[in-house]
Amino acid sequence: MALRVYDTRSRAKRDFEPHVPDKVRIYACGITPYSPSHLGHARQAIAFDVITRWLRHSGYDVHYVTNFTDIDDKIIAAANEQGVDFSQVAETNIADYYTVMDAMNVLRADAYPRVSETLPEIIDMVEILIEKGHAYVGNDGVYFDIDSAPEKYGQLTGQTLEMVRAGAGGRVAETGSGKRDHRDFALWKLAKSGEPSWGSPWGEGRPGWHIECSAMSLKHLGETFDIHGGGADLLFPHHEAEIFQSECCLGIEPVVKYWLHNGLINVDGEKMSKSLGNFWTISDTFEHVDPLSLRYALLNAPYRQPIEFNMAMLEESEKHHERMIAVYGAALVAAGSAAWAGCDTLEAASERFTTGMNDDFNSRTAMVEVQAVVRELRTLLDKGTDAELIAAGVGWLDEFAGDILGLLPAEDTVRASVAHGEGARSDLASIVEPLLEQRAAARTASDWTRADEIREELNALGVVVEDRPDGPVWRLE
RNA sequence: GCACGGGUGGCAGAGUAGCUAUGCAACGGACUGCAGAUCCGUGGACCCGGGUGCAAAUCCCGGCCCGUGCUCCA
Repeated sequence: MALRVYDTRSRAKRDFEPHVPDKVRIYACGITPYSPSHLGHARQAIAFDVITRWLRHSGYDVHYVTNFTDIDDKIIAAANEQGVDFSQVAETNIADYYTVMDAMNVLRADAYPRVSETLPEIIDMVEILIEKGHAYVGNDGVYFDIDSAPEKYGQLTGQTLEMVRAGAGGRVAETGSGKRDHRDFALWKLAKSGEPSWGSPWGEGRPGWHIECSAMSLKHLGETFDIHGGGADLLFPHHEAEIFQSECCLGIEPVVKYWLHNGLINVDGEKMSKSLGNFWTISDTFEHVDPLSLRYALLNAPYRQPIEFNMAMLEESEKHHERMIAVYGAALVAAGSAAWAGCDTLEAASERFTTGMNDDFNSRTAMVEVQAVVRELRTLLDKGTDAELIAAGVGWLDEFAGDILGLLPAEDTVRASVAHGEGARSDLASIVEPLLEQRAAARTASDWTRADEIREELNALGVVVEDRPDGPVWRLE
């Protein structure tokens, strides 16, 4: 089955056909680095990470760009508050972004352009928009003139000019802005005293929010590209503004072939956001679970659906993820890794996995298959036969759970962790084994009280004993 | 208010007309002195009201509810 993707602009799933066969150009709106990254950023980054991984797996040559909006009002505000330069705020938070994203196996994009490195291109674009009559210079900056392209209004959100006109009257007069119409938006903001600024034909200032993404996507991907992504909260005004800017500047429609928007994260039924103050930063979340367990939790729903986030769902994901790693590790150590092709069960699993991913990158459906294979593998390990099949299962997990979903730690890490567990095991063996012998004797004598006492002593040492039909086994908690 | 999504079993989440989704949880059984692990099995849902169809969770109409957006936000 061919890949189909849901395109926000056409509000339908469409067959995926990039402009240039076999090549895909993606731009995803990244972060404004004014504070440490939160779960919303994780969801966005992981969603597009898996999308690019799947496209590459499907044979496309992918060029993936995501940006840092490192010049922004909120960064300036944070810098003033902290008494540091705005660029320092941006650097600190960009470093945090890389750290947490790396920990979650988010592969690096091909480019991370920044506003601060794209000013000439932004200025060029604004000049063209003015020349073409799509923008005008007001007393405090340059604005996009909505009335110059009214037919483009509401491309993503379905709103009309009149609706928004009715919804937000009077705001312009209050702010004293140089806008002619409150729906116009800033392309260039002239600096007030003390604000960081850059030179432009219209005076010292900085780019408005929106224009940077039009300029960066043009610079890095060209006049048209295939996928533009971002969080659903960017639909309006950010992405609609981009459509105005890019299409009016270039005289091309559409510039973006498919618009993909990831769903937001809810906490207690409402959107998690900085403005509501109910957000979890990613590093906070790492205090509770392994970064890859968090990744698991965030891939356990289709990327477009909202996720209701709470400790219960996080813990459940952690449980599933840890079991997956444990089974994977045991199988890896027991039998290594081998090609899975030719094994009917695994072929069928990969087919269902593929069908799911080809249906608008449904990672949830894909994860169901991963869980099924893990379960299968656990059974095989329990029986301890068929090393070949176990190795094939490991190979399958390497490819699907590892390469595509990014849920597996590096093989060396897994081996080390298994070895570490075995090391701890052998350290304890001299204590545990005699106790187990005593317990076996007690059990033979039907002295259940004594047997249970010994089991509890072992529990206190962090040792879990399980009586199997063929004798007791023990492991570390 | 307007726009865009969505409402499926305890939870997550498949499923665009007819056949068990699946996972976790629950329950029952096997195994066990017990517990745990594992295996087998069971129950349980389609927001409400109409309509079209031999047949609707699935299509149409109306209503209700939830989320998001309506110029801070991934």
